[in-house]
Amino acid sequence: MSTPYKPEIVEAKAQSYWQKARSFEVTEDPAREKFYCLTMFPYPSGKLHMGHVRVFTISDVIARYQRMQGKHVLQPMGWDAFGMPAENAAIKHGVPPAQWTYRNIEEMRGQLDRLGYAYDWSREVTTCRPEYYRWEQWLFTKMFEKGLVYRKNSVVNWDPVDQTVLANEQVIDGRGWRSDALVERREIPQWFMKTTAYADELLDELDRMPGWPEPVKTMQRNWIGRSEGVELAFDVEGEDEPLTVYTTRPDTLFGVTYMAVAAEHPLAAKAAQDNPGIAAFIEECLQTGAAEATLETMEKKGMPLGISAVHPLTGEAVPLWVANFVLMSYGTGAVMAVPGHDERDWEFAKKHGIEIRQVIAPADGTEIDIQEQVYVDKGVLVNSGDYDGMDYDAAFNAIADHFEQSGRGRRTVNYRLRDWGVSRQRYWGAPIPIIYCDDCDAVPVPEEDLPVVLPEDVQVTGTGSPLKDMPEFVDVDCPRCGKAARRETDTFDTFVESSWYFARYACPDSDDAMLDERAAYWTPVDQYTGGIEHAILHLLYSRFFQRVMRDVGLTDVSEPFTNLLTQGMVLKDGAKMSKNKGNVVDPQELIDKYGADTVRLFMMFAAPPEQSLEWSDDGVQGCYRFLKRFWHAVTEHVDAGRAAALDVEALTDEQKALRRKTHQTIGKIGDDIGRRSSFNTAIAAAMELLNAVNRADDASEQGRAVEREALEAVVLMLSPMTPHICHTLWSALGHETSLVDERWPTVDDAALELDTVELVVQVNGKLRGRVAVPAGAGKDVVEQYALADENVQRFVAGKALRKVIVVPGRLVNIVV
RNA sequence: GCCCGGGUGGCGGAAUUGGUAGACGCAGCGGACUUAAAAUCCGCUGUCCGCAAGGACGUGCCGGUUCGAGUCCGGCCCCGGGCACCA
Repeated sequence: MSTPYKPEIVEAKAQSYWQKARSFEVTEDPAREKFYCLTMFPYPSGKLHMGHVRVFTISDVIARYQRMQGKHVLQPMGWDAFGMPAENAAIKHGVPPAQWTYRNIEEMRGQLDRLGYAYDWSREVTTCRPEYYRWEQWLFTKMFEKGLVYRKNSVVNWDPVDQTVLANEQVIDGRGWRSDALVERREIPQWFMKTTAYADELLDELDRMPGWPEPVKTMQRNWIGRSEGVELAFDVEGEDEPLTVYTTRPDTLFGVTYMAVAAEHPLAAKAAQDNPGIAAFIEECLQTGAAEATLETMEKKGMPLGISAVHPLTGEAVPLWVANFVLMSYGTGAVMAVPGHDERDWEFAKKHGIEIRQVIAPADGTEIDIQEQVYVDKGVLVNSGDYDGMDYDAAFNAIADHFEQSGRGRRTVNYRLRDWGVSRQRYWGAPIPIIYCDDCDAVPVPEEDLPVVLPEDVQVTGTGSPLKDMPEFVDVDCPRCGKAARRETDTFDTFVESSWYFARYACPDSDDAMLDERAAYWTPVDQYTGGIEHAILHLLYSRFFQRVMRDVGLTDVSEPFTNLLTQGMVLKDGAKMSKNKGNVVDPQELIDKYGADTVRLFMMFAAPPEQSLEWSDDGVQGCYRFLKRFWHAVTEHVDAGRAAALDVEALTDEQKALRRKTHQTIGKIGDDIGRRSSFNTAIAAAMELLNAVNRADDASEQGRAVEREALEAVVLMLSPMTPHICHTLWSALGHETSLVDERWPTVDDAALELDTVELVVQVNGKLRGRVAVPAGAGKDVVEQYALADENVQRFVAGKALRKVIVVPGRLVNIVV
């Protein structure tokens, strides 16, 4: 009887081996091909949750697989340590955010080690440490010098009761989460990074990134939202300055029957001065959160301003409105409205009784009734004076030319992408390195004074930043003129830290520079893995930061992540597992009960990585059972004594079949992990092979030799998923060397050869039989075999053969 | 509202380039072992008809292309993610 499978012993032994041997610590080795395998680093929220286990396991499987391919693999880990939860915990429990954060990091690091991840801990990065954030402060001052940052007023959610700025997440149904007060939009001065300066490059490069999933690239393209349009000037009665609008549809210009400006637009403010109704409406518009989803889903409302613009081509008076759906932050904060050919304008016009005019007709001549149904497609111009009959392109160019010649407009490119507002009115973040001086304005902190260290011993109350009440932090001398000045108390958006940490892992201890020559060896990241929820913001900001680092001369790399895997959420009861929703399953309990290998195996087996994984406690047990079967299969094989050397010439048909299965499986699992990232099917294939071994039950000399080959292959191929049990079984199989240094098994093509293949026979596309035909048989031979099948004859007999389709190696379809 | 995904047995999922729908696992049922239970092992398991051989139906809904559609096209429905201050 073989020894029972005891995961806690097996796992402790393997982990202590890796630790003693420093198996995963790597230094630069130009002679070897590097592979930088990275996971989006976690926020240290307290304990690991299932989403963490999923993403870290995916990455660990890839890292271990690539190592077995002979690559020099770096897999680091660190902490995205700034953020709101630490402040919330501080408010709730009175613990300073720093203390809470460091304690969580200790806890979670222990959990990660218990899961057996192959991390190089010597490179650990923690973003709330001054030695880390000093470098983003430094880069910010470089960006300041290059004109890549600027300060302007920008909208925030303001809680009028708590007198504090709220995150979008803290706005629930338009009210502050703690105060329940109606949230207001308020403008305050904030720092911005010019992401739009890189818009074209960020967009164009997506076409040359084959290693990224198509949906993510599409989302980024749409987010950047490059559009080519025209800016047109409309004179406004009683105004010296014309009103400029941006449109991508100048071909619909003759259909303009009103115009609308945003609530924050100067023309709206002016009209409000002597019209209390408009003033009240604008007030109402501002009494809502700043999130785009809120603005887009709310009821479309507007009010006439009582003034008109002049249509630049017809001279007609076009009434001006203020509307809550016009965004001040996109284009010029004003739109020309064409109800006939824009969905939203159409609904608005219907509601307010504004004229709807058809100026575009379908190119195929179909009659439409614009009063009944909006028509948004491109077509042929009608009711448009000299432009009648032109198609979209011709009209676009003719109208754009006309306006450019008269100086009343110009072709322009617009982006949906906005510059990145990085100011946060919060304590637990990296201080923005700026000093405000009455004489010198905003002055960046000089390099020799960096880092601006965030005081960690503070009392957090939830109403504004405690930094404002700390004279020792705020009161400083102006670095330029020496006069008394004030330090900026806003901190960086935490996305700033996560936009460059991947490069810092290459040289986490570098004291003289943000990045040193080691980054040239390790970057870019070869494989980046993380949640699909980061498909836009984090990944786009990182691509932006990488380019900024390039343009200040720190690196030659433009794209930070060569290959990207976006794993789906871990859901419970149909919703994302998160602390907020209180539906978190604690992985620790499962690790205690079944061991890390079972948990890792289940996470990889339960769903393909890119899809969401609906958690259920069932199934973990099944993975545990499989590992027990696996353990017994190998230990019983070993207990039966040393197997004879394999002699491929001496194999029976059954032995050949098992050996074929072994080598088919080696091919499949390598392809599944290496090319397809399809870990669930890789595991299924390993299970199938093990089932075949158990079924074979062949105690003959060559039977045991074939069995040993299969078992060794399974041990090697499962080791990325379940490294601990495989570590032990590998040495049980008599190997002196450690599994972690082994190579991936190779396929013996000779083992794959087949004498006959089974084909499926269809009649008119319906399955009617199966036939075995000699491998490599021609179409005629295959056809004969197919027609000879008894059941096939029942459906073919007496009917005329119209066509026979042969798909080699797969099927025959007889059409009668 | 806009952008991106997803929908296949009782459940998680497989089907990689348009070619056998349901691999692998869970749950269930039957059996072996056991005083018993657990564990383990063996068999069955999409629905319907049939003693069987076999047949009909079947991948969210409606329609189309094709010798052949889970896969491609058009139109819907539902669920998930993102929407710039959650990370």
